[in-house]
Amino acid sequence: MKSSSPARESEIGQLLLDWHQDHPRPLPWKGKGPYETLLSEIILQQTRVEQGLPYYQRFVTLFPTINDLAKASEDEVLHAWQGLGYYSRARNLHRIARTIVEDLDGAFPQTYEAWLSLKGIGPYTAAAISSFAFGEPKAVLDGNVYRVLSRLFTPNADFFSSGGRKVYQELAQKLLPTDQAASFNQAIMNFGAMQCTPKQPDCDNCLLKMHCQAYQRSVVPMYPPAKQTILKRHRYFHYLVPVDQSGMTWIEQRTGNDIWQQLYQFPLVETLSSVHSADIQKLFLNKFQLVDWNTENTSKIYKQILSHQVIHACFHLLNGLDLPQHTGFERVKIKNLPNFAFPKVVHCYLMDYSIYLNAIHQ
DNA sequence: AATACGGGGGC
DNA sequence: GCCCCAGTATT
Repeated sequence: MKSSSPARESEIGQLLLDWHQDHPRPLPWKGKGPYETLLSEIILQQTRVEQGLPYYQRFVTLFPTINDLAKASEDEVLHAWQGLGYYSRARNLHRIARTIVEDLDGAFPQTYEAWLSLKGIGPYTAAAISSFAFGEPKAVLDGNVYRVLSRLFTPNADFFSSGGRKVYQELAQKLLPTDQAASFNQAIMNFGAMQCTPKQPDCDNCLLKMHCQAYQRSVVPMYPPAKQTILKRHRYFHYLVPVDQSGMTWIEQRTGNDIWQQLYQFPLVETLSSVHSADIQKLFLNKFQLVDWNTENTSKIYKQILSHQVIHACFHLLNGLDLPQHTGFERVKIKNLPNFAFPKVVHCYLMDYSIYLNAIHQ
C-alpha cells in the first residue's frame, strides 16, 4: 500500500467536501427524510439518475409516505415500477415499507447494521441511507467511489474479490470525516460521477491531482483496472419440443457439473458453434434413437434457441410439475403444461398438440 | 466464486 | 447489433 497518513487522508476528505460545495447537484430527494432517501436509493441501484428520476417522482406522488406505500398492494407497487427493471427491488421495497410500518411501529432503522439486515438492502444502500438520513459514519462504496479510490491510491487489490473489496472499503472509511458522513459520501460519489469520470477525466482541473497516485505516475487511463474477463465461449442450446399423438412430450433432467444441475428442461443438444437446421435434426435423431417418433411432424416443431434465458424459463415451467426424481427422459402430458409465457424472450403457444416457441423482441 | 436480474447507453 | 454496466440475493 502506498504511504498514507491520517493527516493526508483528512486533507483529501476535506478537499472532496470543498469540491462538493462548489459543485452542487440538486436532486429532489436531497435533504428529505428517510422515506425519500430509501425510495431514491433503491431506485438508483444499478440505475442512472436520469432514468430513475421520473420513477422517483411517480412514487412520491402515488405513495407520499411510507404508510401509503405499506398500504398499497404489491400489484400497485410493481405497476408503478414498470419499465425500470430489476423488479425484485420493487418487491423488496414494498416489503421493507410493511416491515417498518407494521413491525417497527413506523420507526425507521437508523444504523448501518439495522438497514443491512433488511432484504434488498446491501452494503452500499445500508451505508447510503444510514449516512444520508441519520449521519451514520459509514463510507459508501459504489462504482464511482471505487474509481476515485483506485486512481487516488492505486491499491494492489482486486475490487471484484471479497478480500479486495474490503481494502477499498477501508480506504473510503479512512477518508470519511465522522462528523460529516452524509456530505462526504455525497461528495465522493458526485466527484466520481462528474470529475473523476470513467473516460477522459478532467485531471488538469482536478484539485486532487497532487494526491493522485495514478495522475502522478501518468497512468490514469490504466485505472481502475478492468474486471478480469474470464474467457467466455458461446454455448448453443438447441431444444426440441416433441409431442406425440396422445399429447405427451418429453423432458429431461440436467446432470453433471454444470449450470442448472438437477433442473428439468426440454430435450437439448448443445454445440459449440452454430449449426444448420438439418444437422441439428440429425443430432436429435441420434439422441433419440430409441424413441419412435414421427420425423415429419417433429421436424416442424423444434426451434433453435440460442439464448440461455430460454433455459431459465424452461425450468420454471417444468419445476411446477410433479416429476419423479431420477435422471432420464420423462413423459409428460402436454395438456398439463400451464399456459405460460417465457419472460421477455419467448412466448409459448399451445395449439392442438404442438408447441410453438417464438422469439420476440421488446 | 459464479450467476441472475433489466433496462439504457456507448461503440 | 453487441457489449457493458457494479448492487443484491442466491447457490
